[in-house]
Amino acid sequence: MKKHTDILLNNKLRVTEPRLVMVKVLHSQSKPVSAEYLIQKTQLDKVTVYRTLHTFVEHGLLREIDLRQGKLLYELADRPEHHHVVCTDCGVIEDVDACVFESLQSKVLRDSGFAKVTDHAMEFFGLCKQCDA
Amino acid sequence: MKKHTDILLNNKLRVTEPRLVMVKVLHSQSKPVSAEYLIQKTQLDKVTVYRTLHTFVEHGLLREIDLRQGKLLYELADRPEHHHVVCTDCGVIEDVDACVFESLQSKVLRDSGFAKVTDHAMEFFGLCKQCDA
DNA sequence: ATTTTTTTTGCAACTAAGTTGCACTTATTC
DNA sequence: GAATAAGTGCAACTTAGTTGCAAAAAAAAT
Ligand SMILES: [Zn+2]
Ligand SMILES: [Zn+2]
Ligand SMILES: [Zn+2]
Ligand SMILES: [Zn+2]
Repeated sequence: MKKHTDILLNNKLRVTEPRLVMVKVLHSQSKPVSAEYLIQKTQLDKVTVYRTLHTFVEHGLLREIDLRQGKLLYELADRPEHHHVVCTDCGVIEDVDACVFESLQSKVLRDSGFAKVTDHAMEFFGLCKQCDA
Repeated sequence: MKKHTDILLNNKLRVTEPRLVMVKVLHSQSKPVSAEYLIQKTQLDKVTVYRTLHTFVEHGLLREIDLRQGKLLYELADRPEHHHVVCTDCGVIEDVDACVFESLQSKVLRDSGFAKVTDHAMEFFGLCKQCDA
């Protein structure tokens, strides 16, 4: 399929068989996936999968997501940024198209169809004055 | 010191030497600390530290914090809930007394004295309709 | 089209954070 | 001061991810 080749070329990445396989699997997902899942699904070596994920993130092709599951998840960056709501019981993940600066809880529930929000993470990352100099 | 003993008793926990040592070290901290730090500081076995941390979290004595550093941090739960701002360069952590439902970025900067906020995490955890039944 | 250069791949071995099994010790209860 | 229940520590394990290095594959040069 030409499409997957083009995605790599557009991102100034070499076209290799493992990368095409990765792009293909990533494109078939509607939810963020783990490295472990990709290793199993692509049958590639885990080192290749981890390195390819990093490369894709660096090139802005993928977003890396930490949902406190002890491992990182990845989703294609071709959709607008959003948050996630995670069921602490079954682990199901839903997207929430909410900007950080609006008030949110009812919107989270509306968007996700969840029954209740029992917890959230909101942490900020930046530069202290020392490091910004 | 009677104080540390009482903290354990108030939380319906058995009073043991390792727990007293842990409480003492935790009380001397003004910032969240890692299990690794506590192991080194208390000279207790790492299994004891990890298990004691879990016990303390379960009893509401400690809060567990994930600041995307590949390990969890812990702080005493006797202060009001708040968020954190983390320098992505040097790792310094500041508390931010902000409620989720206000608008925030300038407040984050004011509270923390950081130069800029370049990223944040906002993820929600709860129960989907399936699991709430 | 063949050679050269550069990048990517995959195996094996390693690391860091945290967990599990089990015998031993220490606290609380009687 | 037993008996009972809970906590501790060692060793061995697990899970997610990384590093070194030689072989393979892409792109560039000839
Ligand atoms: Zn659920
Ligand atoms: Zn998403
Ligand atoms: Zn800094
Ligand atoms: Zn704090």
